[in-house]
Amino acid sequence: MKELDPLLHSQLRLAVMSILMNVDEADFVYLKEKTDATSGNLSVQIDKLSSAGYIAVEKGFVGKKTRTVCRITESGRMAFEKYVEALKEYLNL
Amino acid sequence: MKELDPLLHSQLRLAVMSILMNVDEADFVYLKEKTDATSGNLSVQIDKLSSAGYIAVEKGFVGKKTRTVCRITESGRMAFEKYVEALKEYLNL
DNA sequence: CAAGTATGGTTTATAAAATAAACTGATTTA
DNA sequence: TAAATCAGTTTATTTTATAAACCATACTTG
Repeated sequence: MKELDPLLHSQLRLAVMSILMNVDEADFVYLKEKTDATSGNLSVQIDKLSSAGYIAVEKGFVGKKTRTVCRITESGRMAFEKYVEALKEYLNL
Repeated sequence: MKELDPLLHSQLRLAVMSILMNVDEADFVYLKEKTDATSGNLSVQIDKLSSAGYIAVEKGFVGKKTRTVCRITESGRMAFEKYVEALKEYLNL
């Protein structure tokens, strides 16, 4: 049986990746709202995805407020596709 | 975003359930071989699925050897289907 | 037949994750 | 200007998963 990439096999990280697969870019606040996660949890999981090179994180400003924007990377996109393929085997899709 | 049943969202438990969805019954040795898990890990995860009522476990003998047979329950089957539906949302299937 | 090996597990300990709680620093707002 | 809010981060706690050690019975072989 295929391995399920443990970095993606986590509810919150998968949700974040799923959103980023469809949206070009998304900021922290949007991701938090969509996933209904706590800030702390989201912050940690974004870090992990970023460290793995699955997403690119840009910290900037909008006016005077900080804004953390995330985008999926090519490597992240590939990992996601691969994960989906592996999962299909488990779900019989 | 839908919740992913944490009992199913675990690589090994999902693998076990996936097998049991297609096979009427399977014993410990078969599950271990198919999933390539260690005995300890498999034993623990089978217990959890059993405690949750997702599978029924029967411990018996074949000749003089012990044999642990697992079957999926109706409730387990439903939980699995529900999990698949929720996941589809994440994977855009 | 005693000693070692295999089988079919369970129990306990350790490592890794997820989550929650507490905190920071800047910014509004009353 | 004190209090509340926003956008996060850091640290601590809890939960999970995994691995290691163990147990009982059966079988094998010198």
